[in-house]
Amino acid sequence: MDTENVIAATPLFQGLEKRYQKDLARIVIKQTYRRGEMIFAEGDQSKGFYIIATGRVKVFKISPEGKEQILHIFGQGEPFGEVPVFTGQPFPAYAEALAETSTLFFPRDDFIGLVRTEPSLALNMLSVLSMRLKRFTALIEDLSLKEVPGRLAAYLLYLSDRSNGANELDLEISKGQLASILGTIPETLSRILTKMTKEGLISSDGKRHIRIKDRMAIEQLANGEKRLT
Amino acid sequence: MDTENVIAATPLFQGLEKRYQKDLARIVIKQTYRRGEMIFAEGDQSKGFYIIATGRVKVFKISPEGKEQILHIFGQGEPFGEVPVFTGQPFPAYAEALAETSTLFFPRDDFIGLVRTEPSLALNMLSVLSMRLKRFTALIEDLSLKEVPGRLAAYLLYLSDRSNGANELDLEISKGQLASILGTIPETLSRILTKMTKEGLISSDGKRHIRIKDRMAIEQLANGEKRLT
DNA sequence: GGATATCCTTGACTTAAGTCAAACCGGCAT
DNA sequence: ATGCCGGTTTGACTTAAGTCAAGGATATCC
Repeated sequence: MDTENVIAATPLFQGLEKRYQKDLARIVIKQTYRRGEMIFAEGDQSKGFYIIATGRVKVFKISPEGKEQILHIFGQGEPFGEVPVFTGQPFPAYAEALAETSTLFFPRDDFIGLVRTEPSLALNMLSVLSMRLKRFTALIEDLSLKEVPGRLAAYLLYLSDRSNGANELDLEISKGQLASILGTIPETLSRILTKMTKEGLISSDGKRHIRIKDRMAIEQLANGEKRLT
Repeated sequence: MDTENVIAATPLFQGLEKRYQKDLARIVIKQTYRRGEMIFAEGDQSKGFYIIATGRVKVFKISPEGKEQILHIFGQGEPFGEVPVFTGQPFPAYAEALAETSTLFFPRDDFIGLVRTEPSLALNMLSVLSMRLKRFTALIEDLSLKEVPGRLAAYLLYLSDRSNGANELDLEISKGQLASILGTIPETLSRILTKMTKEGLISSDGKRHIRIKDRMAIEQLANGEKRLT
């Protein structure tokens, strides 16, 4: 997919006139990363932000002991690394490609120039950041107020919503990555999946496939109205 | 303080021409809340956002069992409740006045109209949201990757930084509120403060006053390089 | 200024989740 | 096939932090 098509298909740039999309295309720099490659590190100085053309990227924090907390996994058409563009400060987290990934890089100064002349672009970006704040709010709530089974239940429901309420879910990531999203470790996640299976809430065939069998119970778990025994 | 002076003193509106500040003053609605009064609830439909003229407001999540996680405590000149302005969705958290508080309320549609005509306002708001994302990132890191003593240590250093590195700290909030900021409960916080005092890291005279005695050790604690015994 | 309510601390106990270590499993390459 | 190698599961154990309950300290109000 060429640059202009990627831009045209990106939610951040919806509602912009064709000529602004052309201006955007003019400032981007294409980049590619291999699976496992670091895109930026916490503390790095930022020169701009990224949009994913193809591939997947995880943005995460890591503790001195090596425990990792994933903040977000980004896919096609999603922007990431925007925070330093507007704060002028270094990146507050790490970003790493989860697969072969190609990105469009938008240099800070050029992009801010466009924001100044195109209010819709500013409002779209405000919307993106606001959605992200909302997600972070939910993550904070999960980490602070829910136990791991509740977080997992909420995550399964989130996946289900993304596929229009389907009961057949594709994890798309390894269990280890999922544990890191939920703020726990693989062993704990594994035990909880086993429990949920034994209690008939889910069943799991393939490695990365889960079927919701008792949605009601999973909702109660996610809302803290029920616990695993 | 009258509306125009509050606006002129608000970081969000810095760098705006006088006439835009006047436009802003024209759209605001003044409101006052008593200590303990709810300003908005999670799930409420939003009609705009707020700036604090005087007083203090906590924004928080609460679990079914009543445990509370404070996301942010806002003071004079700070905006809050902006997320739904740009997402169009309901408030993702609760807001309550911690003291007698007066606010300026900016209706959504009027404000967005001004954002469309004044790019500096858009960029200032992008900066505010980005700073908040950064803070949330740090909170997520604390909750997921640090133990409570480390979170407390990080908070003490944060307070110290705010007063130019002073070792004499004023908590400004109750221990219960502090516990809620740190994602724990008053009992646990109390025990940890006792331990830190016994190990000579801090001393505590008045209720809401703490003196840093061993900054080095507190920094190590915050970075996970050291633990309380 | 004494009574009442709220906040804070302490103790004994429980528990969710982490650590460490070992076994298991399914692909992939040799 | 055979053997290696992530990723995953399971078991035994440890531990940080929560719960429950009581007592102490402060602040606040009439």
